[in-house]
Amino acid sequence: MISNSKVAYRQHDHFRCQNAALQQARTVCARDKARLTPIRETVLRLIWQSHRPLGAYDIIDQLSESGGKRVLPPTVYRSLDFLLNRGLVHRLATLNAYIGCPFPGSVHSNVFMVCRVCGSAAESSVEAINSAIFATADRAGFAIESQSIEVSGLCPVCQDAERAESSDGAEGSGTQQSLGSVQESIS
Amino acid sequence: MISNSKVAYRQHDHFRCQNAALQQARTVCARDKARLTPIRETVLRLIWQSHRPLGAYDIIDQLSESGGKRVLPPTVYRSLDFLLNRGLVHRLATLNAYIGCPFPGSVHSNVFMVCRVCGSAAESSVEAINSAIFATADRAGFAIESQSIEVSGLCPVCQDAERAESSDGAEGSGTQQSLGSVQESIS
DNA sequence: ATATAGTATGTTATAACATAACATTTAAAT
DNA sequence: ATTTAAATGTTATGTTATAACATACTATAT
Repeated sequence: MISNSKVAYRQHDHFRCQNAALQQARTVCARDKARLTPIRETVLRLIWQSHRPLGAYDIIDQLSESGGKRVLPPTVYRSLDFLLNRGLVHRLATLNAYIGCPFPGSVHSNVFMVCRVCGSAAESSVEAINSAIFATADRAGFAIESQSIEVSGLCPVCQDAERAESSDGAEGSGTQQSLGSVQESIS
Repeated sequence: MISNSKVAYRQHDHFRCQNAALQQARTVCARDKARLTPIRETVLRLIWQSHRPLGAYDIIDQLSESGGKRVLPPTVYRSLDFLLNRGLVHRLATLNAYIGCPFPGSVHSNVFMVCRVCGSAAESSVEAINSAIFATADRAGFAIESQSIEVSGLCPVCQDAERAESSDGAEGSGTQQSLGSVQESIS
């Protein structure tokens, strides 16, 4: 089992996460003789800077601000394709959003736990899920090439907030916010 | 384990599937005191008639042809919401497409096996996957409300076709086609 | 150093998917 | 029959993603 949920739901040193991810990306690209160009690196950094999955048009906006001139969709989608192909980011199909992969080497089924309230997305790579899915596919004669496993619900932080609200007489402020999109992996 | 893969990849009496699904929908709606209006029923039937997941705009086009006058997006999206809320259809996030649910009563994790070549989508509802995913969420303290489990790859029919092609000297014709989106459930 | 081939980026346009907001019609409940 | 709620119609627009072609950059071989 590999998971970032321990870190995902707690305050942590996010600069360390970002730097570790960038370093890992450089290693992967060097190994593949692929070029981590300035645009690609900036896109990856923006994704890692965010505490939750980032939409392509959010990336376009941020990249446009940082660079001075307007960046257009194909530029960002190309960078995303590059990063996706190397396993450096994931696309969350249920959100149409992108998130950094904390353990790009992993080959297991990656489960994303997406909080309906705060938008955080924690990732776990779990062998038991992996084998259950492959067994299911085998029985059907289906050959798996890629997977998308996303669950939606409430993260621990937002569960606490919800409990606090319902014991209060007060209405929900809607301001609770947990962290998502973390940069460290835990075995 | 419930699955439609036995039927999904074989020629079968699709009219029986469609009729069974419509009958089941009527039962569910009667139970919920919900109205299966003509539009909603037609949308459900169109989805079931298709051998693969259907996009919302495909439904709009087909509904427009069948009814004579042009149907607009909100009409179809409303019907889809209605059917989704009652578990009569699923949305496949990785395809932005909709498919009939062959076993709307099931509460397990539903895995969709989407063929990259022919577009078929077989569904399995598997307890082992369900428990592995809930155990993972528990460890993270995450409360699951809904799930999206989709794997992409090659269905048995397209695997056979691919093998046949590579043993031929011939180029692939690209004409193989399996069935998808089936209407019977198997325990 | 220079040609060239391949890769990356810029640019224009549009395709594909989805919803907000408000008007009208239809069905159900009294 | 009147009221109420649900469903549908209509206009407009928001959001996500890609096709197609032009230009610029990088590395390699000469």
